[in-house]
Amino acid sequence: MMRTHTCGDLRSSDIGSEVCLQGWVRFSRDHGGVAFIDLADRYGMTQVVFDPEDVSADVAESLSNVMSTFSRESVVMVRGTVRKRIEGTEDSRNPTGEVEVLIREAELLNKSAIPPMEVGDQKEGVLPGEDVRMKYRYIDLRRTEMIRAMEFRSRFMHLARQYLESRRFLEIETPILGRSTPEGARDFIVPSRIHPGTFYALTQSPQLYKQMLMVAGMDRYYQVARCFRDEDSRKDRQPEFTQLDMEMSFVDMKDIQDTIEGLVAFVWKGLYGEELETPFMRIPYPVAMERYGSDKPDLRYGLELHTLTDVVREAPYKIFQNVISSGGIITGINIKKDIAGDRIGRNEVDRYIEYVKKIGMGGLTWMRAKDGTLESNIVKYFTPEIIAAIKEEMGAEDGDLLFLLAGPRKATLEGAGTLRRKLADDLGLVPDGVHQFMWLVDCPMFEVDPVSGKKDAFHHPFVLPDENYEGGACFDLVLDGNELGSGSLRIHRPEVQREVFRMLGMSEEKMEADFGFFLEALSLGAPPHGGIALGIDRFVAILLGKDTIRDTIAFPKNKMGQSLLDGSPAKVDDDKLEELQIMSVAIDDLDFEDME
RNA sequence: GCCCUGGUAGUGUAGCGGCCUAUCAUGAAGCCCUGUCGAGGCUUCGACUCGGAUUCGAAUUCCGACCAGGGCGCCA
Repeated sequence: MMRTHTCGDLRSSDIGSEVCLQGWVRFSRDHGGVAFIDLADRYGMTQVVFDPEDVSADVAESLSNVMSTFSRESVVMVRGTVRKRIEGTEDSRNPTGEVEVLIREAELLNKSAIPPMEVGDQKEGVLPGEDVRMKYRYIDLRRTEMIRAMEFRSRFMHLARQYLESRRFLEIETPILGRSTPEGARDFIVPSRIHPGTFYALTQSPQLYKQMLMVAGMDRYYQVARCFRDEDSRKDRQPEFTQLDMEMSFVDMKDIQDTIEGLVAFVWKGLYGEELETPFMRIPYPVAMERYGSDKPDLRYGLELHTLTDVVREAPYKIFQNVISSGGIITGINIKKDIAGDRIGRNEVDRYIEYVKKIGMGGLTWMRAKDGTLESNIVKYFTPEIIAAIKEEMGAEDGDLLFLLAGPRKATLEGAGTLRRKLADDLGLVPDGVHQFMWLVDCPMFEVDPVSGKKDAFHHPFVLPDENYEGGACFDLVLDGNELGSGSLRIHRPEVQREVFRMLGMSEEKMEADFGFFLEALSLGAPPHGGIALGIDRFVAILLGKDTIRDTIAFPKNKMGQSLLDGSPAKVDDDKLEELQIMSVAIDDLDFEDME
């Protein structure tokens, strides 16, 4: 027999009706006569009551017997009458709290063993460790917090689809089994049985497929695409993750950005019922680095960086002079008095000095603005003019604390950016529940690795370069200091694509072998096109205020790429390997006696 | 590959050289209880991740392994 209602449905208007509920026994309270069960499902919780005075003695006894088998988290069915709760016993915290179901019939559908973790949300104390939650994820997912996360994510995706469908985008699935390519992250490799010795790669992104869809004239494509990268996890990185992937033909960058702004605003309205302010702020990459020390700045708080290289250029302070003469920079952060600049004591400053050393900086120079001038052990190297210029540049007023970093340009800006985030965290400057979108624009085409000297694509090698092959037609969507995704116009002419490959150091042979099919596609009527991909796990996690994307994924992997739930990855039977003509040389698998 | 943090009953914790036959809560088992809602009361059960070392004595200190998390590298 099917249920007539969920456990979140019943209201005063249902009083008097006969209902059948099915769900999980969350809490039960037996008073030695009258007994209550909180019956729960993902919709809510309904109090069902067994009252021996309301049923005949026979029924009471058999009901009592059945109900004695209703252990915690067992799945049960109850049938009975909805009635108003006794005056004064309503539970205003629960939407179903006006009513209760008087049990007339009950059945144990499936007894639960003793649960390894508790499900009730109101329970005091912290959650079990994540390993327990992952191993028993199906129980963890019964918690309201996880149910809400799944609902939110589902709603988010539904709204996104709704918007894109209304804008004539086609949802098209692209292969997950693809070709391993030399660029980018490490591939997950899948052996081919039919062609022993050859391998598929799980696609890292639908990039090439979606571009070929544009060549095919599909014009507007999107996909909720699962992507796979065999790299180490972080709290915001999983080996498999989901992107909202899009591509459009005959567009410029603004068209793509407009589309995303429209999409995000539509989703926002649907989720929160509020208008989202568009367009988003646009900050050029060099400005973001200079001002925030990051290519994904969090704009929800100040603590902006101030470049002081020119201001202190003439000061006879050896550390600065060495840095400047070797092409480095000086940058500073002003911790204003009103955000605790004057409450950070000497010991705390020392801790920040230790901190910046830990993140690879040489050290931290600091000064206090006091009595109209600056105080510290290094101001003696500064003329009054230089002091005035520093104060001017940093907007320093009495009570402010100034932190200065010096060193090679990029590392120092990034270090200052890291320090900025640390300060914002420590000083509680990051507002709760406030979100700030931003476009990072004017990115370079290539980036040279300072260690290896190797040239790498800043985004990826399919970005349309400018005529000098220096800038790229690419941009990032940033939310609260997190990169949500990268978009770009793509190269649609094969000769340009070849040139970029060449600049990345790819041989003609490799180019033909790995990308020959793609270059050919570009030569057969590829329209100008571009697109973007948004990381859905991250997007949802940020909006829900979660620390980790694992809390927005039903069955995530742990830090070591394992599923604690099903034990993957796991060994496979030898005959399966044999069929694939694969032999493991993992230490554990080698039989050393045989090898002698 | 590297660095950091942590591993105590089913779960969450306290203890951090002898007061440990290890705290508290929750849970589980049993009993009592007719209006609770994280019900309540009483009784009982249940743990120091593993292996070495130091010590008269180790949950506690040290070393290693394993496990979990955070970070660096990596993630075009």
